[in-house]
Amino acid sequence: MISTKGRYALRVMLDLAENAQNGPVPLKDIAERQEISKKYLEILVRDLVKGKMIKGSSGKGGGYMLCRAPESYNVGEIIEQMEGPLNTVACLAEEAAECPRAGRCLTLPLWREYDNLVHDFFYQKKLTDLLAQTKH
Amino acid sequence: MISTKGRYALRVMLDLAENAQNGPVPLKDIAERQEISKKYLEILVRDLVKGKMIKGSSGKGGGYMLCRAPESYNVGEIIEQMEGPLNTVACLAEEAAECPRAGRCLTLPLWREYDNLVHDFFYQKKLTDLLAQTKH
DNA sequence: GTTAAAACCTATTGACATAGTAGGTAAAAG
DNA sequence: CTTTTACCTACTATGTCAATAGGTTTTAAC
Repeated sequence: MISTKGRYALRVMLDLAENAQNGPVPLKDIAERQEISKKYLEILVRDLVKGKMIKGSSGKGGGYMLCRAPESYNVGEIIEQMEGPLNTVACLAEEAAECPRAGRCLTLPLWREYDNLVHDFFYQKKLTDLLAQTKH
Repeated sequence: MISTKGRYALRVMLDLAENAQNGPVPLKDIAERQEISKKYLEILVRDLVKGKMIKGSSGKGGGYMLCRAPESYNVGEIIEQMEGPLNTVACLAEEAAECPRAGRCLTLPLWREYDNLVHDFFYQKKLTDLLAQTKH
């Protein structure tokens, strides 16, 4: 299940993409537009900064900006930045030890197929694909 | 993320399908073959019985059996029986109140598309699709 | 009818994640 | 030098996950 961290962060990224023309976007404005507590957004935004997806500038006239062109972001990398690797099943996690039953497990191929499906879905979606819905 | 409940339950169902020829299958045997604690399996199996996916018979010579033909089960209904509705995103949950931002939310269509993708994937997979892998 | 094998039932627990809140400090522009 | 903004540390309530523990009931076989 995609958590609020990932969902809200995606909305922040979209908000930044939409409001970039006037320079840095203050978090206060994002919080108001998105109707999300500014305090909570601070946490999410910190993770995005750490992951070099956005950058912040302090002081009056400060705020946040995207680091790259909007069309270069995909949804998968944003979600993974917030929630960690997009693992759908514990067996397939990077940290997981190789399961001793892997060779004879009837369900493993299913999980692999599912994992690929989800991964591809989110990595093929660009940030701008979501933006495009408004301007038809 | 698919939890052990769903994953183990699916293995139980496959085990039952594979070992049905000798009458009811005791949980003890399933626990040994699948290398899962019998005590934990009891919980999972109870949910499967409640959902009328399998039935149990007590006493000597007892055990569990599938309620229907193996090919009539799909993976989605098994997982949902164990983990509740296959919701990928809180916004779309049945219990969730209609979001006041639904009309102008740029991310909602994405979540809907994702939710459909996951749902269709699991509901199209039959139990026998997983079994087929062995007997080639 | 007694025994043994099986299902069935209730309760509890430790660990972790989620979704926040609270209360500050540092930087920078005017 | 004041205001606006980002940035930082800590805490907390709630819930879920993945089990474990310790029983009772049913039923076939002897």
